Amino acid sequence: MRKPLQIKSSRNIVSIFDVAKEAGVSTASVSRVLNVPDKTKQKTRIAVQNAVKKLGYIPNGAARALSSRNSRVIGAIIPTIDNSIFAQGIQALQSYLDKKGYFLLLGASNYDPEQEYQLCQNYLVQQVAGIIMMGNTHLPECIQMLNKEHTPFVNTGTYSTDGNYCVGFDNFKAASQAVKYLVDLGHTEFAMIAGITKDNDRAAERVSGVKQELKRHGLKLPKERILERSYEIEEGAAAFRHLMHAPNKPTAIICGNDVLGFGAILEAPRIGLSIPKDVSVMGFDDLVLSRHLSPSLTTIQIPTEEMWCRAADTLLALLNQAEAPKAIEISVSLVVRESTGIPAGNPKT
Amino acid sequence: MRKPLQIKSSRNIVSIFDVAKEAGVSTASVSRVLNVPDKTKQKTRIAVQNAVKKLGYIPNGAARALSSRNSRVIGAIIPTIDNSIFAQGIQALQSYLDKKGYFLLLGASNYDPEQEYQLCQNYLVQQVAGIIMMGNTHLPECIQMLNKEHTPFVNTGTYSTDGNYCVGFDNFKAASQAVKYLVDLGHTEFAMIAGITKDNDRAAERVSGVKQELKRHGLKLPKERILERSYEIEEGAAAFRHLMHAPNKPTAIICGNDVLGFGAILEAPRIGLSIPKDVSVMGFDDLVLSRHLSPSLTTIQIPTEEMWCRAADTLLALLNQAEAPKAIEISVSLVVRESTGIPAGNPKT
DNA sequence: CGTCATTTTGTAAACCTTTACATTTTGAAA
DNA sequence: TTTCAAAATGTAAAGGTTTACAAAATGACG
Repeated sequence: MRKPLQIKSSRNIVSIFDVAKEAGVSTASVSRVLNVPDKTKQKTRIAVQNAVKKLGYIPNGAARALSSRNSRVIGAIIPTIDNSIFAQGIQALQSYLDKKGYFLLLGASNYDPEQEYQLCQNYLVQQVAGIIMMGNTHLPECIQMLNKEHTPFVNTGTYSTDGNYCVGFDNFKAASQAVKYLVDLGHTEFAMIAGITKDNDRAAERVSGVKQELKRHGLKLPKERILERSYEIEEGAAAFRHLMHAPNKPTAIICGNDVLGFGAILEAPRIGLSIPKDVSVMGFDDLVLSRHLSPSLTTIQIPTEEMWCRAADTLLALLNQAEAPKAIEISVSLVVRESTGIPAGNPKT
Repeated sequence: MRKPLQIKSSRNIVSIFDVAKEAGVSTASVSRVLNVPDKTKQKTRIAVQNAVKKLGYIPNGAARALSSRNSRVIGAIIPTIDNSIFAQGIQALQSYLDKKGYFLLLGASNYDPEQEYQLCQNYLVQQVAGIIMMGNTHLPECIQMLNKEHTPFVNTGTYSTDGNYCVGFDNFKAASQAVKYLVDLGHTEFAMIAGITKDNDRAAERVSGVKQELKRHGLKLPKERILERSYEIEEGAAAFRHLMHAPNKPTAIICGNDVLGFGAILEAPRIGLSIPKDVSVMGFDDLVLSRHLSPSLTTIQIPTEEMWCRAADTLLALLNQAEAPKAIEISVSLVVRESTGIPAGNPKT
């Protein structure tokens, strides 16, 4: 036996019974007015709506979730919230989910699959209806757990046809595209300020894409010209300095993302170099700042909002037992700006 | 009567009953092992833990929330996720809540109190344990609703002793501090690129603080020298251009936040001006980029992480019926960098 | 070994909805 | 008016926990 509510606290909660009594109908009718109004007569509907308003009734989502097995909550896991490209995505996602009547439970993995796994497990406890995650670097037991619980999930920011649902772009191809553009300009001496590739498929794919495309053109990316750095301006700046102080300098530097590119662009004048005259710099993401810096940053533009909304669509379709394509490719585009140009001393000049 | 679960879907959920049976104890004991392990004997504890692992039991948070009246979910409402200063805060908050065993439900109000109200109402349906909101511009009915439901909430980013719990800083004072610094440098011709003050107490306070402090020094901020702009680089740039093309130019421009300041700094060289030689520029927030730009941006530094974590502390204290100070003031500091200096032609030079 | 306070465990009600099924109402067609 | 299918409503059983209270086990002490 349990103490009655009134004794436990001063909360005097209005329940669906109170509304039913006030409106002179059954609780089932109240529920129907709230959830499937089309299946109720106008008279009932109005009586219930008035009672709801009069009593200030707020349904109990926990009871609702328990009974209906639908929490209307979506969990999202991104590496870190404090990275403009993810913040943009989450902004778009939240706004979209809100429109669809869903809620966003947000968490950061800090690029650690173990943390991601823990977060997933906790989300399952919280009965999330589905999960959206960045990338495709997940612990096998994480995927297994999700499947066991029949909780659908969608990978975003990545495109592959390996079995999990995903909405994203091909990082490999995008990186190749960047290289091709630079090679066509006449560059032969490349370097890369990459993201940390450990536990980050996107970063790794970008490196592979660059290497592969260079190879295709008979060019190489020597080990000492690939610097893996965390996505911070100072890291980009330091790496740029390092590369440009080496005995033979690259003429083109491809950055793992725009933030690293910002570091390079901001560092150049400090060490007496001019971009793109002395060296071309490419970014990846097309953050807002990219077009405002001087020189503005040539980069790969990603339709972030579209990507996250399509990911949400896929997830919502799965929740409604509807058809959803297993993999949706979002197309990215090269945005040429001022930070890249023809290499100095090139015959094409 | 209701169809049994097995028929409804293929989900074959492991419940606390299964764990109890497997471990040879009652459901009450399972619950205790999971929630208050100290109140159980080692033998029981181990038996239950083994059963949990063996069956892959995942508790049902909805049932838990319904029964215990504690969802362990905190709702946060910020104006927009896609603004570095808020993203930083949410990052800190989520990480902190995670450590404390809470979840973060995130939403954006887009600086609209009506949207904030809707979001709050939806959060109440979702049974959030408490809410953290930016600022103190809330619809009266929103506050009323929160109080009626006994759902505690904390304002952040703002400091006032008006009754609601808050953890933040005094925007008015901070803005005054900025002005004082510039006046001491010898500036007399001021302008402000402010944020939109409608429905934004922080932005409004910053404007008031600037005006007030100028007045104290016998200086004025004429209407045409206050430009209200949304927090975007291009808006800052356009406003800067406008101000510096006016017949009598200001020697110091105070920006409503760093983003507007970035606009000014990036625009200056494009219209042939040099900061701080031709004009001093101040920001507000101290975003990461501020120290990396050239010139680096003098600004008001806000301990974002601390602010959000203390806000969480306050909320968690309220949830645990513990004492919590009604208002906590977070101290901000002026960070002098390269974008401000002595005005040209000033005798102090 | 017996007593008794303290721990530990078990029983079963309560938490507040949704929803399957049964029942009633409605209204169109005959 | 009668008939009958369709629409609307009501009844009451889940849904999976927590927890108040009762009952049982433990162990310190005499």
